[in-house]
Amino acid sequence: MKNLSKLRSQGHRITKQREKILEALSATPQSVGVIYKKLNNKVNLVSVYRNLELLSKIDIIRVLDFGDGKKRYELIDEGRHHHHLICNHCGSTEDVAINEIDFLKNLKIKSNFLIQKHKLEFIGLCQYCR
Amino acid sequence: MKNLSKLRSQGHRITKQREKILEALSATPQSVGVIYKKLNNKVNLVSVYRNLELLSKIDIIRVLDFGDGKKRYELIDEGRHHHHLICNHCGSTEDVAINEIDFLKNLKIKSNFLIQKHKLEFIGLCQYCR
DNA sequence: TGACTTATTGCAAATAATTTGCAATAATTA
DNA sequence: TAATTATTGCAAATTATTTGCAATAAGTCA
Repeated sequence: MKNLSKLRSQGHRITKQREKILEALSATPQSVGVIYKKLNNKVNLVSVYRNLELLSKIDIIRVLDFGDGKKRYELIDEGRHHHHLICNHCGSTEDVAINEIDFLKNLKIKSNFLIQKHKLEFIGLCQYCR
Repeated sequence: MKNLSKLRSQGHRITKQREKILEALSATPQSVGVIYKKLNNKVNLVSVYRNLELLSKIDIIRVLDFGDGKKRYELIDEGRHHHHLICNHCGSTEDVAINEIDFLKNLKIKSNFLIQKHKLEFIGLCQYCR
């Protein structure tokens, strides 16, 4: 419900399609294809694309890019920033919690670059595929 | 020349197209479009794609994905593993050297996941755009 | 060197993911 | 409830990338 009211408060309408899309989303990254399939023709593919774009723009979901040509989307779990362990074999993902502060401190970046966000993805084999 | 002999030693032919593509590449990540344009119609776009694929397969170049829908390629500078600072505004990239060992040690990963490679990208504003 | 074998090229066309134009529809507001 | 306009769904376009196939050229060997 939190997400619906966030939509509302930002001036967007609450439609059946948006409710369904939000139900289909989870804290695990999913491709548009997977999300669309879950919706079982209840929502048009174009609307899925448009709404994922909107939802990520207002920070209800996060966009991930594992480098295989399709984006993935996951619900933002407030305050719990994590990264992913992506299995090269079965494609499953697992979260890694990171101490953000230590992490960045460890980088010792001396550049004038302003970091707005960063992406950290590990590619390899999960416990079942190795 | 090092790269040409690597091609040769792995059983691949040295063609004019491959020489030109290698000349167009640099240690800075470039998209296929940029590389192709540099070649000034001397090499067909399809050949550019096929050769970038080959070159990355035999570890002469590295594939980067900044999440904007197109891959980027850069020459692998032996032994110098680095990550990128990608400007959200002008698209320029800057390298960050990282102490790999400390970095991974800092993560304290207790999972059974076998890390084969990882991606770390910072998105933000470079010193000129901020 | 010249003929031979086969990897490589370039063209045309196919795919796959994502985006856009537009008229019909439905969520909010008054 | 009617009016307004954001949102939807369809068709078609776009963008990045891939594939099939015949022509070409790189490397090999007599």
